[in-house]
Amino acid sequence: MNDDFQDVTTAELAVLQALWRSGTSTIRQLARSIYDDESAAAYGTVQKLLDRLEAKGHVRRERGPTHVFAASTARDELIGRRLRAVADTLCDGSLAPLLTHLVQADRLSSVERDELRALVERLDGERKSRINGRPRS
Amino acid sequence: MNDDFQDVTTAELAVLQALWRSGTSTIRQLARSIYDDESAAAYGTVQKLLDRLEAKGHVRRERGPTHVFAASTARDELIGRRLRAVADTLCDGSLAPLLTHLVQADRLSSVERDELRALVERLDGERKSRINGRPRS
DNA sequence: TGATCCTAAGACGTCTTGTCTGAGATGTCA
DNA sequence: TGACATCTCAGACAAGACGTCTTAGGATCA
Repeated sequence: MNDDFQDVTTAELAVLQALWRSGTSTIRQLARSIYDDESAAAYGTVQKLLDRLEAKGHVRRERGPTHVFAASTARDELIGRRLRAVADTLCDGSLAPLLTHLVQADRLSSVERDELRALVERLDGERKSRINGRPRS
Repeated sequence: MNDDFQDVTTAELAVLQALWRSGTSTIRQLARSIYDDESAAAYGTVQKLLDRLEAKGHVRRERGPTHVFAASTARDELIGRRLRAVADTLCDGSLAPLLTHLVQADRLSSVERDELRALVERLDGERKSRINGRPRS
């Protein structure tokens, strides 16, 4: 498992968020979108951040007259990595404690709790139909 | 809400873990337990880490001829803080996406999923009885 | 042939983190 | 009382991470 995951810093995350929104961007577009500033300074900053993001494997670069960038790590992937990091450092790698913590009273709004219940029921349904109706291939 | 939460670094966490295990410890005991070393160096290191932990509010110090320390932040509290940090930086502060991520297929064992369902049902029961049986004061 | 835009690369200042050291206070005990 | 051990307190320090900015050089185009 290629698990040399390198986390993303605050400034890098800002770039990544912009890419998640836009899908694809040039440095100049990112500089404008993030810093509202196209100066050489802002430009250079964004460029360096993109370099580091690429080195860490979070960004793909399409070379050309002017490079075009896209995120190669989805927000969901990042969430997962961070959750696992919490589990690893604080729960011996098990995810269950995170869940029980999240589900505990008054940490969730009633809306969130409803969503959760729906989610669990849906999962449960899937599992049942997988077991009864369609033996896994 | 006194929400100037300061997170804990790796070395600080080692100290905190030791305190969670022991309940209460002196610097010397911690130096032995963490570094297996009671040299002045190890001693000083542990002391500095405790100072910082105290400044961040994670540790309580009982003064005396020799100070005795205890964790004032529980493991669960720390888990919660970190989860919220993930939610804040990646989910606009909402915890629900973390849940859906955790609950998603093949991240949980079936045992964990059963536990989760039980947990949700229990919560649901509590909520109902709170609403119907005992109007909140 | 300039002007303009791009990339590449590196040089910082600052902050964090982990570690170590020295100075001084306090207690113990022959 | 005086020597000795053991604390605490406070700061110094190196290494690294982070964010920012600058410079150099190459391509493109009117």
